[in-house]
Amino acid sequence: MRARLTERQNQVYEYVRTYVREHRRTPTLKEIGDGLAIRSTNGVHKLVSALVQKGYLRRRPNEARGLALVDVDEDPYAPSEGPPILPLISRTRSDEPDRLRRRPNGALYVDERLLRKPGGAADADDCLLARAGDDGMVGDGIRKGDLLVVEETDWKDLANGETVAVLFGEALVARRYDFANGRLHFRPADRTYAEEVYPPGDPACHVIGRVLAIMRTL
Amino acid sequence: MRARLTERQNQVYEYVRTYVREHRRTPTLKEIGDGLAIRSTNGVHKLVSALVQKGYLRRRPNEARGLALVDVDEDPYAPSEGPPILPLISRTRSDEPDRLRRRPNGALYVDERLLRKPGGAADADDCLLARAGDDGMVGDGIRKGDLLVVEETDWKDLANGETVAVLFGEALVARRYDFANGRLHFRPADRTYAEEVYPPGDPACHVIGRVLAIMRTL
DNA sequence: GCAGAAAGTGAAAATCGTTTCACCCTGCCC
DNA sequence: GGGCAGGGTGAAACGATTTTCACTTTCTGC
Repeated sequence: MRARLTERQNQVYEYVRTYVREHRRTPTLKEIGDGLAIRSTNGVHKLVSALVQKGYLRRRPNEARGLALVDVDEDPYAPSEGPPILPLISRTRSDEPDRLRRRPNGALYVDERLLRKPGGAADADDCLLARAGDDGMVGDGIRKGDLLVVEETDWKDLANGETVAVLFGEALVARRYDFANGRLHFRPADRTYAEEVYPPGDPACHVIGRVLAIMRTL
Repeated sequence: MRARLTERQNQVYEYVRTYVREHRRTPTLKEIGDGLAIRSTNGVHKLVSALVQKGYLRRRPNEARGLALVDVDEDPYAPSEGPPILPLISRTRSDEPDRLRRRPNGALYVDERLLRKPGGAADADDCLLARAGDDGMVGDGIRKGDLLVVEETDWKDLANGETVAVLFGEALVARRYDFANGRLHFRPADRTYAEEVYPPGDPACHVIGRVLAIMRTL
């Protein structure tokens, strides 16, 4: 149960909900202020902060119209049902992995039955698609250009021997993961590619997560 | 009828539509640029202007994230159609191919973007899923157990060199197809498997169709 | 070859929108 | 009477986004 709202906070919340229904986007702070006769955007900002704190709204920092209703039911664009839509990412750099999800290059429906990991089902919200950037895993039947279904994971949660998607600088590739002697080892399945070894935290290497499945169009 | 779009304009339009579906808001010019590898926001701005001109997008001048899809806004509650569900078949015999679709062993959502054939998009109603029954195509990155996305096709509609799904008796496998000297040739990509040759109409061999894509869980 | 359309670069200018800073007011509780 | 939470004012700093300017490239039809 979420925390109770004060009267003013509730007015803000209702205003946002109504605005979203009518405009199909969230209002700016100024618009909220205009609607509720608050002259200072800062006044609105504080009220909104309370709403965020109490879990009614979400905020994308520093973004224009960066508010979002937490209850997706209110979201006019929310898809009725069906399989998850995973973002397809590309053109990434290991020194800004945060941008992975923010600059998707497309999106595909992926059946949930493909989102299986050793322990069970993976959360679709943690998954994304990426293209294998080289032929280093042809020996395992993964070829350059294949779509990798990746569950975003910290490298600490990986088990030895799992197939992972990893960023080496700008190259996003699949490799077999092993942790040994305090270092991360990434082994290709093909002899023509070299094994890569990095200490944890090396900015030149960013583990995106475990590969759950692959898809390829012929 | 709205004016035709150039290829690039269409890419922008599709990018915006996809972005909206996934993010529930419209992208910024910069995000479009990132997605389509356009470095200058002005390049995007011009493309978007063309889309606005032709009536595909609307623009709220000088507003952050001020783009809007005309279609969505005109008909906000239009039902969004989901991806097709393809039947997964198994336990088949070449002498009763009609039963292929009758005894599905399950079904998966498959994104339409995976249903592409050389000429264009395949009709989802003609497609099905089947598991590769052997390792005869490992050389092409198809392994036993992989899910094959197959477009049901008569063998006469196949071109030489296409990868096909074919039933040899009870075994459903992928092979490369060639028609030569009045006979159907099915070549494996792996030397340990033998090439199979049949005359048209042989009951021991039934071509299911062309393989459009593969999917594999690790 | 030249004109025009489509697409793009790079950078600057103009706006829009969010965040922060300093300070004020009211009601309430101890 | 002090302290604190909720609500506000105004202004300034910042960052995100759009818009405009000047110039380039590629392709296509006349």
